[in-house]
Amino acid sequence: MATRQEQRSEETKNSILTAARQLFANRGYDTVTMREIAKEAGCSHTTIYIYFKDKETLLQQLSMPPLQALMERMDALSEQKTASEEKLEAVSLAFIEFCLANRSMYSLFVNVKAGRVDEQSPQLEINKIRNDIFAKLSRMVQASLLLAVTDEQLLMCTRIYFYTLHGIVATYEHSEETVEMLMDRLTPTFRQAISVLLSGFRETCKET
Amino acid sequence: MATRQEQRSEETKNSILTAARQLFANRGYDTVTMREIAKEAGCSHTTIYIYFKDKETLLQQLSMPPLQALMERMDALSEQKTASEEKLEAVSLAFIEFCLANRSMYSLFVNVKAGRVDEQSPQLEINKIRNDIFAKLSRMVQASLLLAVTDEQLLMCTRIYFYTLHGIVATYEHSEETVEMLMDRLTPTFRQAISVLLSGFRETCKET
Amino acid sequence: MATRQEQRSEETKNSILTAARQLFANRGYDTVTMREIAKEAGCSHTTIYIYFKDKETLLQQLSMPPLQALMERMDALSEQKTASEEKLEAVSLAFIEFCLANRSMYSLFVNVKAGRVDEQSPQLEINKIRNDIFAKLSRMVQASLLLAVTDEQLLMCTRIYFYTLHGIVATYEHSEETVEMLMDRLTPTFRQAISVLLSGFRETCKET
Amino acid sequence: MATRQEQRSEETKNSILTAARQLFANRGYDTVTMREIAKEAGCSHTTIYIYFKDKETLLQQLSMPPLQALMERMDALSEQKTASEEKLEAVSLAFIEFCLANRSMYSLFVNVKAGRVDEQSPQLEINKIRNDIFAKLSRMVQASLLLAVTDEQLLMCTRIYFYTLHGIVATYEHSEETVEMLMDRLTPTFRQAISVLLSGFRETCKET
DNA sequence: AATGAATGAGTGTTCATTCAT
DNA sequence: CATGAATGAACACTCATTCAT
Repeated sequence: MATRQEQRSEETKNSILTAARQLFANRGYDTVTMREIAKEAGCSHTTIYIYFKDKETLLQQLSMPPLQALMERMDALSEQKTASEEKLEAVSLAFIEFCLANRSMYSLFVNVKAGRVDEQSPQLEINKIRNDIFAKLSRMVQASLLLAVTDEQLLMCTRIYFYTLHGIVATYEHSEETVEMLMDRLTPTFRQAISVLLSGFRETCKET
Repeated sequence: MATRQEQRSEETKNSILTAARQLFANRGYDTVTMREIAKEAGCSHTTIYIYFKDKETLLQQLSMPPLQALMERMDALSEQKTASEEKLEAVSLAFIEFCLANRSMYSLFVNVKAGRVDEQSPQLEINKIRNDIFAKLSRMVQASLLLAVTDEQLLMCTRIYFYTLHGIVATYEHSEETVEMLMDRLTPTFRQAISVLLSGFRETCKET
Repeated sequence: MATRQEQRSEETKNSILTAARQLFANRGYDTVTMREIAKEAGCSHTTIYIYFKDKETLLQQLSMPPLQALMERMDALSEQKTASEEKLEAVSLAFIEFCLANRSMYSLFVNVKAGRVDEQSPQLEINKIRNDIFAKLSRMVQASLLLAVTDEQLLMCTRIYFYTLHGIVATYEHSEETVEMLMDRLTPTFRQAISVLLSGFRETCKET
Repeated sequence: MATRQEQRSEETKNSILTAARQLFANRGYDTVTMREIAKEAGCSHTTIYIYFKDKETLLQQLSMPPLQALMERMDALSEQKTASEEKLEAVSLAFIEFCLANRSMYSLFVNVKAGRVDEQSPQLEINKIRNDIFAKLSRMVQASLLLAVTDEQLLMCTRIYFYTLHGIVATYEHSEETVEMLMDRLTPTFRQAISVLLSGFRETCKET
C-alpha cells in the first residue's frame, strides 16, 4: 500500500531518470552535470544522491531498462511469421535504430570490458545482454542462410555481420542528425548492406 | 651535430609524446589531464607547454604523422602489380592494422566533425585525409568488382565496405589485446569479411 | 522571517563582500585573488562562486550600491535652501568624503573606460553615474559663479573644478589615515580649495 | 678601458631597459611579462636576471633616470629669465607632460608610501625627489603670487596647486590618447587652470 | 656572458559530493 | 524526504624564477 509520500518519492525518482536519460542522450555522459539533471528534473541536486549513490550508478541504472526493451522488441520481431531473411532485416534495423536513438548508452554498451567476471553486477548484466543479442543474431543469420554451415562458418559469419552492424552505428554515433533523419535517409543502404552480406555469406559458404 | 642539451630536449619531447599517445589511447582525449601526461612522461606539467602550445595542439601533433604514414603505406600497396582484389585486401588489412595500432588516433580520426570548412587547418587536414582514404578505397572496390556499376551503386558499395571496416576496428578498439595478437587471431576473419562483401556486391549489382 | 540558515548564508555573503572590498581597496582588483578573498572571509574559495558568478561580478556588485548612495546624498544636499556656494561646498565635501571612504570603488569609478557604449550594462551604469555627477557639479558651479558665462567657459571651469576634486582624492587614495582623520585634518584646506577656485573662476571669466 | 665584451654587455642591458620602459609605459607593470621584455629586447628572458635581481628591481632602476631628467628640466625652466608666473606655467606644463608620457612611472611615483624611513634606498630616493618637486613648486607659487603670505597660507596654496596638477594627470592617466594628443587638445585648459588658481590664491590671501 | 630547459606556485573556474537542517 | 550551504579536488594554463651548460 503506497502512501502518498511513497508515490511522490517515486515521481521524483522518475523525473530524475527521465531528465538524465534525455541529457545523457543529447550531450553525452561526461558533459552533463548533476546540477543540470536536477534542474531538468525540477529538484535539488542533492536529492539525486538520495536515490542514486553517485553519477555512475545513475548512468548504469539508466541503461538497463532500454536495453531490456531492446531485447524484448528483438524477441517480438523474431517471433513473427515471416521469412527468415525479412525477420533478420527487421531485427537488425530495430537494433540500429535503438543504438542511434541511445547513442550515449551505445558506447556504454559496447565499451564495457567483456568477461570481467569479478566485477559488480551491473556490468555483468550488460555483458549478459550483449551476449544474448549476439546469440540471437547468430541464430537468425543461420536461419537466413538457407543452407547448412559448420559452427565455425557460422561464428565467422555472425562476427562479420556484427562488424557491419557495429560499423553502421559507429559511423553515425557522433552525427548531429536525429535518429529519424538518419533512418529516413539511410534505411535503403542498411537494407542493402544486409542483403549484400547474406548473399556474400551464401556464396562463400557454398564454395567450401 | 646535436648538443647534449638538444638531445635531452628531444628526449623530453618524445617522452611527452609517448606518454600522451598512450594515455589518449587508453582513456580518451577528454579524460586525460596534462598533469597525468606530465607524470607519465616524468616531467613537470608546465614543461609540456614548452613543447606544445596547448592540449589540442599536442593531440594534433600526435595524430598527423601516423596518418600520413598510413596514407603512404596504402598508396604503396595499391600500386603493386597484383590482382585488384588482392590489392584491396592488402590495403584494407593495412588500414585495419594501422587503426588498431593507433587506437586513440582512430577515434580522433573518425570523430572529427566532417565538412566544417570554416574551421582551422588541422581539422581540415584530418578531414582531407579521411576523404582521400574513402576515395582510394572506393576506386579499389570498383576495380575489384570486375563489372560495370553505376555511380550510385558504387557509392552504396563503398559505404557498406566502410561500415564493415569501421565496425571491425570499433569492435576491438577497447580490447586489451595487442595489435599483433588481434591480427594473428583474426586476419582470416577479416579476409573472409572482405571476400564476403565483394561477392555480395557482385551478386547484388548483377541483379539490378 | 529569516531562518537560521538564511541568516548564516547572509553572513557568509557579507563577509565575502567585506573581505573583497578591503582587499580590492588595498591591493587593486587584478592583484587580489579569489583564494585570498576566501581566506579573509573565512570560507572556501569555491563558496564565493555560490554568491557571485565570477570575479568581475563580485567587483560590480561591490561598487554599485555605494555609488547610488553617493548620488542620493549629493541630490539631497543640493536641494537644500542655502546659498549656491554653500551647497556646492557641501556637495563637494560629501563627494570627497565618500571617495576617501570607498577608495577601492574610487579607482574603479574613475578608471572605467568612458563611452564604450557597446559594453554590457554594469560598466554603462557606472559611466552614467559618473556623467550625472559631472553634470550635477557643473550646474552647481555655474550657480555659484554669480555671473553669466558661455557654455565653453562653463565647461572649462567644470573641468578644472573636477581636476582639483579628483586630485584631492587621488592624493590621499593610498594614505593609511582613515577618512575621519583625513577629513578632520584637511577639511579647511578643501574648503579653501573650493573658495580659491570659485574666486579664480570669477576673476578669469570677468576678464574676457 | 672598456673591453669589447663590456661594451656588448652594456648594450644588452640598455636594450632591456629600453624594452621594459616602453612596455611598462604602454601596458602597465603587472601586465607585462619578463618574456615579452626579453623578446622586445632581443635576448633570452634569463639574460634579464643577469642584470636585474628581479622584476621589481628592474622597474625601480627604470624609474630613477626619467625622474632625474624631469628634475633637471624643471630646474632649467625655473632658471629662465621670464616672469614668475610664466616660469610656473612652463614648469607645471612640463610636469604634466612628463607624467602623461610616463604613466606607469607616475603611479609608481605617486603611490610609494611616504616617509617609510626604514625601507631600502630606491623608495627613499623616489620620496626625496617627490619632496624636492613639492618644494620647488612651492617656491615658484610663492614667487608668482606677487604678495607676501604666511607660511601657513603658502602651504595651503601649494597643496591646492598640487591637488590640481595631480588631478589633471590622474584624469588622463588611463586615457588611450597619446601624450601629444592630450597636450595638443588640453594645454589651453591646463593654462587656464593655473591662471585660475593663481588669481584665486591672490584674492583669497588678500582678504585675510 | 648568455641561454634553453625546467619547474613550483598560483590563476579563475567547475564539479561531484557531503553536511546540517 | 528534501534542500541550500559548503567544500576539496581537479582542470587548463601562465609566470617569475632557477639550473645546467
